[in-house]
Amino acid sequence: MELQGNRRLLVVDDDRKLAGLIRDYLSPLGYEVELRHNGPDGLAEALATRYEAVILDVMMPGMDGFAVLRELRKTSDVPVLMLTALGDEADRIVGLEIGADDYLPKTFSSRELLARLRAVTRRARASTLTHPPLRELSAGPLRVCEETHSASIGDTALDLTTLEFAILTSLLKAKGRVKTRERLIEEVSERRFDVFDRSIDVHVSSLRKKLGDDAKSPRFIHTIRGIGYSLHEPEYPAPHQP
Amino acid sequence: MELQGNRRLLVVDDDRKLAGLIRDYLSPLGYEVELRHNGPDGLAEALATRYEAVILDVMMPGMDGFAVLRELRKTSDVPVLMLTALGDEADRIVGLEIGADDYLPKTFSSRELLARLRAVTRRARASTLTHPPLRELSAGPLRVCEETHSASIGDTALDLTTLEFAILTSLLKAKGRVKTRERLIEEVSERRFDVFDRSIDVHVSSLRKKLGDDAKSPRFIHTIRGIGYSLHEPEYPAPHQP
DNA sequence: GGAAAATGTTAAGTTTTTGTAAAACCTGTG
DNA sequence: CACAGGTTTTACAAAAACTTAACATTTTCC
Repeated sequence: MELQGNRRLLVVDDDRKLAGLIRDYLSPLGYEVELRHNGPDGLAEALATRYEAVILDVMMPGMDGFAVLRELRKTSDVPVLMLTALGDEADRIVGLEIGADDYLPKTFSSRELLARLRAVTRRARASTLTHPPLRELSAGPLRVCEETHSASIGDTALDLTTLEFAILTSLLKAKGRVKTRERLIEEVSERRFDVFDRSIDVHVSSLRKKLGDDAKSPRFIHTIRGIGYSLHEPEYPAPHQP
Repeated sequence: MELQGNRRLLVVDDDRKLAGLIRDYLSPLGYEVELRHNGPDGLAEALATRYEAVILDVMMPGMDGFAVLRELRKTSDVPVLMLTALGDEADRIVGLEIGADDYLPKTFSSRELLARLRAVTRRARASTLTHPPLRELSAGPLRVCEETHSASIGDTALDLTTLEFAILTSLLKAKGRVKTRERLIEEVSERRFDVFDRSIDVHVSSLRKKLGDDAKSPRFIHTIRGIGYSLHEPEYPAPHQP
């Protein structure tokens, strides 16, 4: 039950008739199809806009499909379907090698076009969307993920309040650098800092408690007297980068 | 348009077929792919050359991927993609904990490989921008970093108080030049100097003690009688005024 | 050499800063 | 409107750091 808002496709083919035909097939199915009729234009368009897939003719005068694909693959992961002459095994191999996702004989049927298109986009989604590399911050056994708003030590999850989480994240992002109380409080809440403001201390205190961060074992959060706090991996007593 | 000259990758995998496959995927896309087929060779190569990223198999006879990674992370920040058996969550957690940047199931598609590779190198680039290398002051074996508020001699950390740290930093910034007691105290604290103020002497004394700075060996901190103090690298004898 | 001046060192005594528990205060919610 | 979770204030305890004072040591200069 994919609710497909606007599925944008790009067709790059110097054969305007064929390109038009593809558009005619797909438009009624809810695709928004853009056409380009030479390599450079197609490449520029593919780089400029986020498409769900690109259908790319191999044989074009000037910059051919392989050249376009090679350029495109330097920065883009968009699924690419290559249009090749029927049964040209060699083309197919080359195409797959430089990053095509599938190929389509020029004599395709509407059904085949649709099937391959779907296969290609499904695979793309399966690989990158189901496990997008999670952006995790970590220091030793401590891990924090901003996207999921979760934090854990080893494999036990931490139940943090908004501010505790924000403080932890802020310290973690600074990785070893000292954050002044002032910067911390202003980064983490709306309030302005004044010298007698102790609220940061209170949050740090309860954060430490939840981290099991006591003076005995090597700590995560260090107090820099007169300045603020910093966070290190507990292993390293002397934080120095070469 | 990013023109990234030679994108050098290292693949460490005892499975020569898989390693070869990765190279075959990536070479046509402009990557220069180096292969190693066991842990120690891979580690040596990763340390010897600057790669854009390392793809590292977890399961290898002898030195496994985790061991390699642990060693590697002692001195290198190169992005590392771990190859794990499909969906092995445990491996993934361990890997991320010891400093892997992402993981890749062994059943990856070329697209997924490429996508994760890109994500990893992009992040690495971004993080060098947000975490510029720490700047430090030094004199011989003595190093001080204001950003982390840490100081060390050789590789033993020094535990300094706020004022000791400030004095040390101030002297270090004026490396070789004399600082009067007056300037020192006023730079380092809020108090106004008066002639009978001995507090600087006390701080310098305890600072010296922590530096292991005694009259026997060449000292860091030199007393300039009637004027103040200066700091030199211990190798150099104190200069005399002409 | 020896007294005066300057600096080194140590150990209180004081002040500042931080840790933390608990009360007060908000702010949505059932 | 009471409640619950979260945040800030308050208040006091504890720790750490700073200054002072007192005495020791070194340097200077006659």
